[in-house]
Amino acid sequence: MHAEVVIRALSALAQEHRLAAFRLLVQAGEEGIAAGVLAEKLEVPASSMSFHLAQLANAGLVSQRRESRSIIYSADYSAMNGLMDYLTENCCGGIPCGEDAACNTEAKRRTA
Amino acid sequence: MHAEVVIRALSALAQEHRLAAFRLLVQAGEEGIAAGVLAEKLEVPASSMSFHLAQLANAGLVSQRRESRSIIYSADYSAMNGLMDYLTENCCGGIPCGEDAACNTEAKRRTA
DNA sequence: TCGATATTTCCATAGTTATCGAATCATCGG
DNA sequence: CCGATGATTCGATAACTATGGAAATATCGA
Repeated sequence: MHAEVVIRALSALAQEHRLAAFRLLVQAGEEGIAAGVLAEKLEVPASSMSFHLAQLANAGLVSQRRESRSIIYSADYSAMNGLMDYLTENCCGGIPCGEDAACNTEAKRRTA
Repeated sequence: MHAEVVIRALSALAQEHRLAAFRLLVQAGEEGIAAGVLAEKLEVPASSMSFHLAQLANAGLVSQRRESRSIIYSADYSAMNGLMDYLTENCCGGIPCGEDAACNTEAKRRTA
C-alpha cells in the first residue's frame, strides 16, 4: 500500500459522518446498508450522505451494489486491513504488535 | 478514545508531510528528531514544518522537548496504540484481529 | 550584550472540503 | 407510459487547511 492510498483512506475516515457511516457498515457486514438508511440514521441530507459515501468509495473503503432502487454500501474489509497493515508496519514501529500494543490487546479481549 | 479524538488523529496523519514526519519519528524512537532536521529531510520550509508538527502535537501523536536551541519531537506510541485500538474495535469488526487480519499478520511477520 | 542559530508565530493567499437545495437520473409498480 | 421512490450530480457558498516569507521569540557561545 502506497502512502498516497493510505492518505486517501485516512482522509476518508477523518470526518465525523464518514467515520460513523463506516462503523455502521463494518457492523452490518456483507449485507451492507442502503444510502438512504445511512442518511436517515446519521441525520444527514441525502446529497451530503452521497458526497461522503463517494469519498469512502474513492478511498476503496466501501463497495456498492444496486438492489432495485436502493444502492447498498458495504465495508471493504481487505482495504481496511491494508490500512491497518500499513499503520502497524510504519507507525507502530517502536512497540511491535505482538507484545502489549493495541491490536493484540484487542484480539485477546475479543476472544475472551 | 472518543470519536472526536480519533478524527483529530486521523486528520493529523492524513497529510503527506505529516505522515512522513510521523513515520520518521516512529523510527527514531525515544531519541526523537529536531524540527529543523525534519524540515530538511522532508524538504519543507521551517514554518510549514512547524505548522504540521503543531497539528500532530494537537492530535496528541507527538510530544516535544527543548534541547538547547532545538525542539525535539518524538512519537507518542500510546496515542498511536489508542488509535489502533479504536480502529480495530470499530472498523475491523467483521474480521477480528485474531485470525487473518492485518495486525496479526504483522505481528507474526515481525517476530519471524 | 551581541550575533548566530533554531524554531515558532503572524499574515496573506491559494486551494480544498463540507453543506445542502434543486435538478437530474434510474428503477419500480401498475 | 406515468408517478413515486431512492440516489446521485450540480452549483453556490461557507469553512477549513496548506503554504511560505517576514517578523518575533528563545537559546547559545564568546
